[in-house]
Amino acid sequence: MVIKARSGEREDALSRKKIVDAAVAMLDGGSELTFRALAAQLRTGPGAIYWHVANKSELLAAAADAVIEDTESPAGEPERALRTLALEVFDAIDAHPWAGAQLARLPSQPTVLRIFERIGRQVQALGVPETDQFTSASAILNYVLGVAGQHAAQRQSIEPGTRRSEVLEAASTNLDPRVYSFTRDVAGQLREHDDRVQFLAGVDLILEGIAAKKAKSVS
Amino acid sequence: MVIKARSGEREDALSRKKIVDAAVAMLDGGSELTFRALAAQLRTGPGAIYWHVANKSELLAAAADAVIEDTESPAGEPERALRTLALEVFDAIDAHPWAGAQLARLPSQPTVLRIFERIGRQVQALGVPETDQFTSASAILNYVLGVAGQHAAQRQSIEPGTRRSEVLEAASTNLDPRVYSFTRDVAGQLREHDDRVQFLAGVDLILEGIAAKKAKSVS
DNA sequence: ACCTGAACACCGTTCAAGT
DNA sequence: ACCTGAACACCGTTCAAGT
Repeated sequence: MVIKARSGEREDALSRKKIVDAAVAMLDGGSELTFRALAAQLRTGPGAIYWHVANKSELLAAAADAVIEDTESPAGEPERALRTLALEVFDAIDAHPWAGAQLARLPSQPTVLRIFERIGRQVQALGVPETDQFTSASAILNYVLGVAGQHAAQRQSIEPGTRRSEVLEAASTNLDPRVYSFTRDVAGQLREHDDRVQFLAGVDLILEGIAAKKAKSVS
Repeated sequence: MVIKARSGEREDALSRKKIVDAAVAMLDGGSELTFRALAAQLRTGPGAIYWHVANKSELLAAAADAVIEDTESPAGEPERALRTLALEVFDAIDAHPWAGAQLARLPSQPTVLRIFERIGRQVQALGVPETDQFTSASAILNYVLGVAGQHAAQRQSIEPGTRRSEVLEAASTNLDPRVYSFTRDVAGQLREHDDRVQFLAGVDLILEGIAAKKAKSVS
């Protein structure tokens, strides 16, 4: 008598996880996510996917969720923890640009709430007065997601290999110097800058603002 | 002999401007932008639009450009000017949520460069040391675009009339209090908050950070 | 319960043909 | 030079029919 494998163990059985994983692989591979292509890779018809996933929007959200993992927030100094947190998000989006676009678009996603929560706890640990906690955490989150969106768009629109600074510099060279004097001025500085370092400097700026406001409210 | 009107004066003549205007009207009306629907409204075939516009992406960019106007940056105190600038962008996106999504997605758009330039000039006027100018202007821009994207997504996904705070509060009530302690804590504060005020408070936070950093580098 | 795949109602874009 | 609209190559989603 043959013992039937439980469906969870059958290698060819479809599952939500298997679908999401395949979607992530497809998006990471640079292809557009399509139910037909996804179905073909999973060796089914497109209709089969709908048994496990409500629609494309939900699948995209689940894929982004899968890729921005809860890495344990490091203990210790809250300012250091916030920087680490921000860099983790930056690196995850750098590795999966499509997820960045997704986060910037669907702010009520569980992923975003999770990031917000982790930021907020460190803001509390920082000793920010209660009235300013929401504003402070929001500012950091918005900055992170803003950069995420930008970075994602840049990564997706530029041939891989070229650096963002090169593009910005090239673009700024063609600008009317009278109208875009500032942009042209700083474009030169871009050459030695690194997106990641730049991103972190912005986080530090916001942290400095939080510290300054805290100092004021205490006195 | 009949004098032929120049094509620019013919009422029914198609033009890039007329197409972009119709696209803006459609998007503001809450409909999805479609070449077929757009053509129908302009009483042509979809192919006609391609004579004036390269593709949908360009049309979307042009529509966003048309809606985020260069209102003259106010002279005077640079900190005040930056706040006004930020609020102008916020209000424009509040009025045209689809444009917010567009800006967050296509950072190399002329519109974004223009905003960046205007921010940068005020940062210079603020007396920020040269090395920090790019970082400071980027932080503000990223914050503004980040909020823009969030706000746009929220406005598009929520039934008009309901306030964002209500949604966030309702969502947070269903969260596991152990996992989302911070979010639940601040969700209560949301009731009396206003997105616009909240947005401005974040801008002030960054401005405070810039001021603090400047003070440090001087001493 | 889960899968299949044809069918429906759309898309953006192209292009021969017209004026 | 500019417009027309049929046609091409796709989409997401549904659903009767199968197992």
